[in-house]
Amino acid sequence: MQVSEFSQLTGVSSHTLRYYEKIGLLKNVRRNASGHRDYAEKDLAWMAFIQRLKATGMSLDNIQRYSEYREQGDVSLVARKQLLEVHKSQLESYIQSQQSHLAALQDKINHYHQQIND
Amino acid sequence: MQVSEFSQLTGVSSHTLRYYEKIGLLKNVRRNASGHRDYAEKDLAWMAFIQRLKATGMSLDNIQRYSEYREQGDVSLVARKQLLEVHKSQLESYIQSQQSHLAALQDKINHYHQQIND
DNA sequence: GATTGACTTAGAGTTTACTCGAAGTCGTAA
DNA sequence: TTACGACTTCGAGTAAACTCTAAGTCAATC
Repeated sequence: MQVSEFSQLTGVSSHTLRYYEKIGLLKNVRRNASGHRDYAEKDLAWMAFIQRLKATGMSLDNIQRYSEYREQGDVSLVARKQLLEVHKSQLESYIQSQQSHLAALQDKINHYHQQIND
Repeated sequence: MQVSEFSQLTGVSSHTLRYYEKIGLLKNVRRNASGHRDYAEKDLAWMAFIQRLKATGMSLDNIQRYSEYREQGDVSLVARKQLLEVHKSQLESYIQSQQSHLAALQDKINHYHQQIND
C-alpha cells in the first residue's frame, strides 16, 4: 500500500511517516517501480508498536534504538526484551505516580466543593 | 526566601522560575528593598501544585489559565473546580490507557521470553 | 575602594517532535 | 498532449518548555 493509505490506517501523516523513516524508526520500506513507498502489512504492525511505545512516553530516540535491535534479528532478542522490561518498570512507577496525582486532584476538588457549598 | 533557596526547595531552576513568572504562572512575587525576589511560604504550596498539574500533563498554557482564576479570588471557585474536574477525568482515562499499554508490553515481553527460552 | 556572589533584565539559543513548502517526477484520464 | 493527483526529496519553519548568555546592580566582605 502506498503512503496515503498507510497514513489513513495508522493515523500518522505522510509527512510524519517520511520523518520517521528518516530518523530510522521505519526501515527498509519497499519501493515500487516509480520509486514510491509501498508499505507492507508488517509495517502496519511495527508502526502500531511504535505508537504504543510513544504513547507510553518513550522518546523517538529510544524507539530508534529498539528499531536498530529489530534490524539485527535474533541476536538482539535479549537486548530487546531487556529494553522493554526497563521501560515496563518505568511505566509501572509512572502509573503509580499518576494515581497519586489523581488522588490529590480529587482532594483539591473536594476542598473546592466544601468552599462552594453547591 | 530568595530565588536560590526557593529553587532548591522546589527543584525548579532559577531560570525556570523567572520563566514561569514571565508567562504568568507565578504572580505577585514579593520583592525586597534591592529588587530581588522574595518568595513566600504560599508560593511554595502553589509551586508544588503547578508541578503536580504539569506532571499530569497539563500544558503551561492551561496552568496559566488556572493561575488567572486563582488571582480573581472566590468568584472563580466554580470555574477552578470545573477545570480540575475536567482535568481529573482526562487523567482517569489517560491512566486507563497507560494500563492497557502496560498489559501489552507484558505480552510482548512474554513473547520474547518464549523465543529466548532462558 | 575593590572584589565577590547573588541577584536583575532582555533576548537569543536549544531540544523534541513534528509540519510545511518548493520544486520536481510519474502514471493515468480527458 | 496536457492536465491531474499522488507521490518524491531537501530544507526551512513551528510549538512547547525550557536554558543560557550578556551586561548590569547591589550588599557584604577583604
